[in-house]
Amino acid sequence: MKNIPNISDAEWEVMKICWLKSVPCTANEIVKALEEPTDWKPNTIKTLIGRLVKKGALGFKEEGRVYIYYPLVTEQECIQAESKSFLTRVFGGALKPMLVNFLKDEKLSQDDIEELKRLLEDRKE
Amino acid sequence: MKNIPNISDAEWEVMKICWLKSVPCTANEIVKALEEPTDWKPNTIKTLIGRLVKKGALGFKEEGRVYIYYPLVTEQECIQAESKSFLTRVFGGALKPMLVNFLKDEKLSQDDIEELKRLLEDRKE
DNA sequence: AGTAATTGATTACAGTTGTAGTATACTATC
DNA sequence: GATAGTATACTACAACTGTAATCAATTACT
Repeated sequence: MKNIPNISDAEWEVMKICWLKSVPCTANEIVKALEEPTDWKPNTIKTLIGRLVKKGALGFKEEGRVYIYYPLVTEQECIQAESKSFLTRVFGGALKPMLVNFLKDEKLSQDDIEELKRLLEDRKE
Repeated sequence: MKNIPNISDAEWEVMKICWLKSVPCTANEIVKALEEPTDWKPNTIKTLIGRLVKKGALGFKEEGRVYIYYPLVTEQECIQAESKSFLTRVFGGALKPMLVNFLKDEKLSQDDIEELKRLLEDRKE
């Protein structure tokens, strides 16, 4: 199985943009997408992109005088990897206590609860 | 609300020991408890303890010529803080998608599923 | 052609983390 | 009292992070 590089908080934001866009995108498009919500300077975002490339999370090809970036790892893979590391660190790897903890969260609506219940229902037998 | 310091992976292991023991413990007790499962050198563990003290996660009092350490933050608080940061980073703060992701995990036993369902049941209305 | 703007590359710099070694101070033993 | 063992404190150092500034190469405009 491919091994997923560690992706830091800030880098994760960049990845999210790349995953969102179905099409590979230029550094500038990424910068544009992140400048508003994050207040990061363009250089900061370029640095993050560079680090992601070095880590093997993003690939790129030259298109004329610009680079076009695209993810080399899928969002699912990264979510799985992050989830596992979180689970291990905080809950010693035990899935159920973690779920119990989150299912108690007040922010779940009745609808959410219904849906989650259905999901569990489907898993039975 | 008290603000919970950031606790790194390695530090978390130290905290877990302190939370486990109901009684404040000496550096040596912590070292003993961690040496076997982690292969960390005593000095490494001392460093982690020192950092946790500086961060305000552990307190200590001198007892004769030794220090007795005890947690200044509860496991629950830290779990909440970590969970929130994980949720924000990986799932953009959306609780339900996160739960959906984990509820799909194959490692859940039928019993677990039953229990989780009951938990949700109790949350209804 | 010279100058300005753009794009990617390199460098910066402090704080955190993992992983210890060394120094210092105190205690207990010979 | 000198010496050896302990406990804590200080120092080390590289990798990773957050956050950029500067440099260099290429393109575009005047």
